[in-house]
Amino acid sequence: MPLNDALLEAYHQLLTHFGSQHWWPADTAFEVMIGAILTQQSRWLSVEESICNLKKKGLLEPEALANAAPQEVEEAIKPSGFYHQKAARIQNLSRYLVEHYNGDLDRFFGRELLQVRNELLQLDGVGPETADSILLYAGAKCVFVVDAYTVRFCSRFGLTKEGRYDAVKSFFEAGLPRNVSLYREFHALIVQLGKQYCRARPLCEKCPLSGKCVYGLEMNSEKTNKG
DNA sequence: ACCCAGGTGGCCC
DNA sequence: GGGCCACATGGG
Repeated sequence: MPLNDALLEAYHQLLTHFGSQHWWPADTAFEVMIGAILTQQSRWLSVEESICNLKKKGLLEPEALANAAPQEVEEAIKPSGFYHQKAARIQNLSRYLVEHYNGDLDRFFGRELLQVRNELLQLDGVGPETADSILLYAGAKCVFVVDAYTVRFCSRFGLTKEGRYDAVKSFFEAGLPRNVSLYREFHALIVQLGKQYCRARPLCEKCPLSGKCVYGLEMNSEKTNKG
C-alpha cells in the first residue's frame, strides 16, 4: 500500500476509534499562544488551571499580560510548572505582539508563513514545536506539528528512518493533503493514542493500530532510531 | 519514592 | 551535530 494511503488510513482508524479531539481548546488565538508555552513539559489539566487563573485576573489579552506584575503572572501559572521561566516568556511574547502588531493577531499571522515562523522562533521559549503549534492552531496555517508523541508514533510504526524534527514534519506534510483541519485532528489523535496506549512496552494489544496495522510492520519492539 | 508531562535554552564535546 | 542538564508543579 502506498505510504500516503497508509497514513490516511491510520488517520481514519484513529478518528473512528477516538472520535474528534476538538483541538485546540481555547477561545482566542492569543489563548492558544499562551497555552502553547504553558503546556511545554506539563499536563494539559494543569495548563487549563493556569489559563483559568489568568482569565480571572483579566490577563488573557496581549496588553493586559504585557503590563501585569511579574509576580502576579507567576502566581497564576504556578500549576503548570516552570512558572518563573514561563511567566517571563509569556510576558515577553505579549510585549512583542503589543509593540510590533498593536496586539492584533490577525495582523501578526497575516503575512508570509516562513516570516511568521521565523519571528516566533526568535522569541524566548518558542522552539520548533511551539512555533508550529501556534501556526497551526492559532494561525490556521497548514503546518504539521511534531511532538514527542509524534516521534514515538513514527518510530513505533517504522515510518521514518530519522527522528529529527524536520524529517518527521516533512514526512507528514509530504504524505497528507494540505488541509488545516486534517493536520489539527491528526496531531491531536496521535497525542491521544500516545497517552492511552503506546507508552507501554511491548505495545499494548488494545492499541487501535496494532495487529491489523496498516503498515504491515512488526510492532513488538520499539525502534531506537532516535525517537 | 520514582517517573512522567502536548519543550526549550544553555553548555559541552 | 549529538548528549546532558535545569527549569517546577502535580498526578499516577
